[in-house]
Amino acid sequence: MASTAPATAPLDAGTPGNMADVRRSNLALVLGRVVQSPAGFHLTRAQLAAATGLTKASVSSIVLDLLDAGILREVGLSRQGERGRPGVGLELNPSRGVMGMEINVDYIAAGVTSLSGELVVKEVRERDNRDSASGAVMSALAALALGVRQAASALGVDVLGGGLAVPGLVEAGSSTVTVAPNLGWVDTKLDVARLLPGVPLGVSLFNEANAAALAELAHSPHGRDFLFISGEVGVGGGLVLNSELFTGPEGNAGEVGHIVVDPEGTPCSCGGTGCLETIAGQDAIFSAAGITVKGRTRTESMADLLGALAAGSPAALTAVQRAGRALGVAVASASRVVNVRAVVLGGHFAVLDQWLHGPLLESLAKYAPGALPPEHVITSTVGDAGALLGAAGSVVRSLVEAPYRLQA
Amino acid sequence: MASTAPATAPLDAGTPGNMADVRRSNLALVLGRVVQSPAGFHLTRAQLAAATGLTKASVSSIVLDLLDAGILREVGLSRQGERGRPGVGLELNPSRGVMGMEINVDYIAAGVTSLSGELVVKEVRERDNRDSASGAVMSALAALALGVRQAASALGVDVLGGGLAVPGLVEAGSSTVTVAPNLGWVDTKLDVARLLPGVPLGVSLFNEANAAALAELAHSPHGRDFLFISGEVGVGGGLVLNSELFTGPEGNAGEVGHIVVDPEGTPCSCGGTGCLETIAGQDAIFSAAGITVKGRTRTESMADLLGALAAGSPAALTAVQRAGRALGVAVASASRVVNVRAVVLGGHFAVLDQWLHGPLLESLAKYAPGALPPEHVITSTVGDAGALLGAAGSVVRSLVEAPYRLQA
DNA sequence: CTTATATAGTTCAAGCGATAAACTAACTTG
DNA sequence: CAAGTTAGTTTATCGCTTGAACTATATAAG
Repeated sequence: MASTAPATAPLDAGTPGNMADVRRSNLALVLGRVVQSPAGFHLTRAQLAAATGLTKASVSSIVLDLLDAGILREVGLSRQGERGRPGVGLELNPSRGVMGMEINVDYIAAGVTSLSGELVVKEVRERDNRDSASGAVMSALAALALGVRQAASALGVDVLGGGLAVPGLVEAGSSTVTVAPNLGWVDTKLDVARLLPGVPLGVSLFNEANAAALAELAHSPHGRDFLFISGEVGVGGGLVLNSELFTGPEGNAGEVGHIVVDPEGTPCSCGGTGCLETIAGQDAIFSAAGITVKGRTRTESMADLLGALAAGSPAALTAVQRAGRALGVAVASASRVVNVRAVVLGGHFAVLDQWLHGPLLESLAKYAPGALPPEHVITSTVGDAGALLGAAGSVVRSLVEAPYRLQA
Repeated sequence: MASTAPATAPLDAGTPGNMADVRRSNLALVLGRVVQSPAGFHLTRAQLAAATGLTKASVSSIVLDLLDAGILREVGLSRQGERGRPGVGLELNPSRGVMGMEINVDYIAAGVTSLSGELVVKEVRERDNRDSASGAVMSALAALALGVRQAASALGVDVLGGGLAVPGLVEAGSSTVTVAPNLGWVDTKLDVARLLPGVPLGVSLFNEANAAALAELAHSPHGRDFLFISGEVGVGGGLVLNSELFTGPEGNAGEVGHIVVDPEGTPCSCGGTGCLETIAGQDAIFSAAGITVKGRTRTESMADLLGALAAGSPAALTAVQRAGRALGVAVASASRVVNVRAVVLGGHFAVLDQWLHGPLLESLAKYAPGALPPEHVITSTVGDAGALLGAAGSVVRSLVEAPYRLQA
């Protein structure tokens, strides 16, 4: 598994630049190449110099810093059997890792990946978090994270930092959840730091769909610009522009679940009317398909729906096709606003793809012909673990952008 | 009149950084402050050092470069009457200017502003460009631009570069018009360089609404993030994020005219269905209001519409209110995708504001309550000249971001 | 009128990072 | 084993920011 795509750190606009910024930028450039390189393939200093455009002298100096910081490791010789002195292979230090954590409606999870993105340990604990106080959930997660961290440590992997994904709106760059409807949280400040006491890179907070979008980016066959749409109880979204997660000035860009797809439609939990979620969210589909939700888990209800679809139930087929058409309208509108080049479907949209896909493309062709090629509408390549992996990968991204943070 | 807001140039991600980049960044930082400062107020080196965080020594060196390049000029002493040695005021060299040009359906225009954004000369020539070959239009514009350039020169203003605004989609960073429906152009490559032969900063091409959005930014009471929506024959848009025009990977982001506002609606010229433009474009409003278009200029038709509205014509009122509600739906959807914090209405939307405003806000409250405060929906502060001024201002922006280009 | 004080701007040595060229190291080929 | 080839380090140089010292020019106080 590859890791998150890197983005070298630019000089901060609005603040003076000095030579330390140049160093940071070039450090990020070199480290980014290493992170990008395929697993098992070890770049040498000379190859890094050629790839980045830096001189060999600069790369040597930069690599020295990264070795000192324990981020990189030398690994044997490469290029054996060819002429000339063989280079020394470099790889991300496998004894350093990052943790991804997730709070969802009916479970909490924590997992550690290496810096190159390979999953080392993962644990999921079922837990009904609906209307649970955030403090109680965080305590349970802290306990889970401690266990996973110790398990990773036993395997020789030291955790440098973590990311937490929650199903709700997150204020940009803060640790406050503005609103998480399915958890019943409003303006909830989370003490994320206590999940991983003492880690040098800290813990950051993400919206679930945004984190999953980052995970898609890491495995990206879809390039640097795409819209990830995740079907859960609600409909979430993550917008990736130029290989960066775009969250907007207030942190809630990419919320495609509340694009208006039917002005004559029904009220939405957000207070709006005719939002995508009122047609394509899980509750909406189950209800339109005549699937029982009460007293059953979501997994069971989804199994019922798949059974009904396989059996050719007209109600189920109609419900899913309607969701597909609504998705088409939403994608049409979104693609006008930000010129998205690809759409990645996750959550139940991936599961239902064989029934959704046709109506979605038809609807997209009707409302925004030529906006994006049909083959650029694809399903998730990461799957369920997306939010967890994306949250973990975000720590690697921040490490690449500011490698110096480890050396302090 | 203030000029475009500056944005300091970051190091290019993906390329090695060196000390020249630091210089460029700091040059942009200093020059940006000068551009931002209110007209008539002259910053000194010491004030620039305090404002930017650079040392006095660095600022002195940077200012020297900018003086040598002829971008800045020293102007008398400031801070008289206070203790201590008075500073030397600095201002943008008033003998340097930039040209804005515009090709529209029924006219061409060219104007020169100083680097600080004051209009020095402007000329508009009526000309029916509908289905006119691009070469012929460009020849006419080149002649007009030559005259305006000479007039500016006679007033002591030397033109450094130019921007051209056209009513059509522009491929990002190129000089190709992908499609301009009202001009009848498709995939048209424009030889923009010949409009201003020999200028050091060249000539760049913009979509009309995008250029107008840049002009709004310069006069911005709306902050760093807003969506500009321009009502013309079509409905154009310009998206400003973090004080930068956001055009998307292919250059056609912000095209709010083709957001789906009525899935049951009528076909659009773009091939889609129920786009905003089919309800809020000029033709749609005139037609719904029963206003004659054939054989009349757009100005005359608009006067008729305003007359009908003043007279209380139900058809006219209904048509405009419907357009307002459609705008509300489009803004609701757009604000979910990119989290816009303000909306600026231009073109006929500004003219019709007193009838549009209420329905727009009602509709926005219905479809996206709380997405943005009502007082953040405002009308253009620049007016008709927006595209021209924005195109000119874009040259100042590029000068700020890469001041070295003049010194070569 | 002289001296103290305050502020603006320049000069100079130091530090740091990238660069290019020379150099050392380690391997393959003939 | 010598020649050729590629990897990586060393060294001198350049450019830019910084901080401190210094010069320049004003007002305020005695």
